[in-house]
Amino acid sequence: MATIATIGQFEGQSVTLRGWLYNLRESGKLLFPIFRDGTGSIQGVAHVKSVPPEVFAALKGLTQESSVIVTGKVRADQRAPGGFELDVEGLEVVQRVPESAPYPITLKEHGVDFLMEHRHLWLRSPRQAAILRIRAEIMRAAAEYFDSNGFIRTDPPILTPAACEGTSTLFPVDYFGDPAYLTQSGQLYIEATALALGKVYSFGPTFRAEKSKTRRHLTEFWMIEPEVAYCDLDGLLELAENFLSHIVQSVLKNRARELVVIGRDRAKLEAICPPFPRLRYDQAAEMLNQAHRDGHLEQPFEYGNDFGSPDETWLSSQFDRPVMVHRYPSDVKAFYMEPDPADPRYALCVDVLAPEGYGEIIGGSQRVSSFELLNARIEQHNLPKEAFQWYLDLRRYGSVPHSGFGMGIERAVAWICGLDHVRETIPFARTLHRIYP
RNA sequence: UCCUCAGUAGCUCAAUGGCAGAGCAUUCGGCUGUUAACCGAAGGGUUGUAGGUUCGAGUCCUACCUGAGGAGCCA
Repeated sequence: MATIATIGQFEGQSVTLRGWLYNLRESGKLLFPIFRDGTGSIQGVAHVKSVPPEVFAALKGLTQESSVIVTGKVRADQRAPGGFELDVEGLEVVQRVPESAPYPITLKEHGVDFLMEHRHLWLRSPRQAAILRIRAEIMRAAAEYFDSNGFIRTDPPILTPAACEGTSTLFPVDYFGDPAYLTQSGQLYIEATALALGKVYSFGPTFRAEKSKTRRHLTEFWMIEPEVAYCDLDGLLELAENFLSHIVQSVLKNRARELVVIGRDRAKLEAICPPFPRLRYDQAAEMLNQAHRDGHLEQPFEYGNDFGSPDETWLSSQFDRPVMVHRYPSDVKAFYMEPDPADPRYALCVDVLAPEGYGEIIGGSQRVSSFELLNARIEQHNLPKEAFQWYLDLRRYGSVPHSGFGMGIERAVAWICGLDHVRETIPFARTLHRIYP
């Protein structure tokens, strides 16, 4: 069965394509229908004298996005964007879109709100389809990297009992009369599976009820999280840079056509290979201070704080590959992060900031392995002790140094595709103000 | 939660406080190489909602609704 993506193999032959009418240009007795089949699009040519009358009649005036089965001869043509055209021989209209209710998304420009309201149809546009193909490749390559490096996929539960890090960012659900929540991270659970299986990863949806309203936030997003027993922070940094490089190189290799469709600069992606620059928090802070003095940043950076969004954007635009910022002050980071033995005021943690201003796509750390310290941290943070007994068990029975990180798929897709908003990186984005369609 | 901006034809947008407009889409007509095709014509409006100011409000004021951009927080 011929597809448009592989049409070149059928030059000179008659093929049948099953798809949709993307657009139709008419010039008197000559028709130029553009067909799409999910793999790409191709222009057909039909002259009144060269096709059967009933085929010409069916094609003339045919409406955008009508579903069709078309047969025609494949012909190389330099004028065609894809290199080939289809001389139409036969046409079966599967469903004709009525003129009274034409396809709402025209080839002209539309606003964001309108497009998101019609997301179920917007997905058909060449650009959106290409992005989803790249997303699929990123997810495939990410899983492939772990699968081929001795990791076992162990997915944590999506329904979780009373909260880990405060309930304000969690979506509550009714669990047979008891309160439960949609997971905001599988990390604690895969620490357990890592101590059972050594090297593990999880891959699934994650939910945050944060009222964030920016180009990098979704309330429902996909996260891939590796967790490795007997791995320290240095080992984690190495894992992160090899992992990201594998994904980017896979996209370059397997989604070259799609990168052209969305107009992504390949050179920017070809630069993504180890080693990635490493920056201590203190060094990054000094860079931000200098940037402020030079007038690149409006707000001065306050040492000891976490980086703000503009800080991250500026930092990540200073490098041609992801920059790994490590050893933040413990005070601004999560309770489960191991203090640096060289200076316990700092945590053995890392944020990976994607280049070109994309900012954080990975957050990770070495985990606290001492029972006493973890227990004390849980008390300090006023966390419900009972809920963490199983987590403390991991430190009671054969505790080891272990590390892991989480990567937000949508942020990675936005960066690799060069998009300005994560809402285009997932088929149906869930944002603060949108849950339709 | 806070700050800023926007809401007018199916879509994208115009309209100094003074007759509601254009392009695209739709319909009709024309065109044998078009690339968001083009040319001619027609139909298409409770200007987000509710009040107010005014001789007169799409335009000014108040409240609300909806959405967008950003901050905080995060992947």
